[in-house]
Amino acid sequence: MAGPSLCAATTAASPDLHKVPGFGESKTTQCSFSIESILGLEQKKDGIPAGKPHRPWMDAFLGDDSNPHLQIPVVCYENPLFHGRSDPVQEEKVLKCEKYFSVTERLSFKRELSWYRGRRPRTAFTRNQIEVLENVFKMNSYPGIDIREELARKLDLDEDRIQIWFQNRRAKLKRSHRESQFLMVKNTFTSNLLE
Amino acid sequence: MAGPSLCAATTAASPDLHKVPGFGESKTTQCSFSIESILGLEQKKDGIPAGKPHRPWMDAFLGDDSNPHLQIPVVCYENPLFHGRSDPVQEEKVLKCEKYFSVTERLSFKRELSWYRGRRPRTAFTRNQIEVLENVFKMNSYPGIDIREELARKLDLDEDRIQIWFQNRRAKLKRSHRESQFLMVKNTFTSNLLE
DNA sequence: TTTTAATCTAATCAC
DNA sequence: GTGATTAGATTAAT
Repeated sequence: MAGPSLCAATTAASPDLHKVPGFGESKTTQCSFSIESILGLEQKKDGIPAGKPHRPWMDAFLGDDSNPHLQIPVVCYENPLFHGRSDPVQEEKVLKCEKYFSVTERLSFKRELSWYRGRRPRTAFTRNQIEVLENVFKMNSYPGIDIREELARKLDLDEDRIQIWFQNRRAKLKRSHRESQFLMVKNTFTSNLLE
Repeated sequence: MAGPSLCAATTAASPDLHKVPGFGESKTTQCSFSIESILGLEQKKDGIPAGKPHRPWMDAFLGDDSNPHLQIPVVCYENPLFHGRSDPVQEEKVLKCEKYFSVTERLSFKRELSWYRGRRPRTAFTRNQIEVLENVFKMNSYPGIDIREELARKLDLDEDRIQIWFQNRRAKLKRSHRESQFLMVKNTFTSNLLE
């Protein structure tokens, strides 16, 4: 069969969503995604216990505004006022999805959220990688794309990991500066008291 | 010769910095970087005219505080108060580097800055890639690492391009919501005036 | 000129 | 403690 292909597995969790509208409809490239994959429902290959599917998308249904990571709107319609080109059929299906889960289910999902949030596994840099990164940081704490790419190549890391490392390293430096300034002020204050 | 290796090219721009202290000194991995590479002085292979070397790191010497991208401190020492482990020899070399350039040179570099700022070349997504990303976004605007990796694989993009795309897409959605809300308020206001 | 990819900070999460 | 993610502001390529 030529033309659009679509993997749609029927599960108890998504009986109404057998299709992702508009998916794989391009003329140039064949692209298929399962609903489970898009919503993060796919079972992990290993390391994840049965009965604990990956459901970070459930964030949308929890209604906890105190935590920025819990007020995530999974489904964001194009606003008809400004972007009035959204398909009503798509919206209807999505709304059905949104309403499908009971309050009890939402609460149980909320408990599961802390269990896994769909993050990239934490990268464990080697001592050598850290050493090189620190030395480069001393010379240039804002490396451009070419330096980052070179580092990535030589340290066998993704360029994005390098980028994030420098962002966090700059934050750390700024924090230590703030802390030392605070200590300086505090020490001056204490010294003045003892005079 | 076994042990630490270091590429240090002698150029007119860096006569005092023939070594990056601490570089390539790891026991486990051989890693060498040239000063030019670290500071972004290396000539691009192609596509960049002669006399226009890639110098995003010159940002540090320009002293324009109005632009956050022009107040970049290339050299950030460890604060001795809290992180008093920095090598004074290293610091001295780095200071020499920082002072090496004349005001005239700084000004000419400032002109070159607008020409190139060391960014990743702008990714031009294909229509098909955008279509798929938009459709996934409708279902889940916060895809976890596995969905992003799957998208990256199927769309032949880096995972971090996907990540950035979703970040920008969420910002766009939020912006459009703000704009439509503003329009709504404005229309209500106008209607009330006409009553 | 407009749109949006890329970069940054700051705060926070989570291992 | 630090790698990862987010919002938000801004820059800059198209």
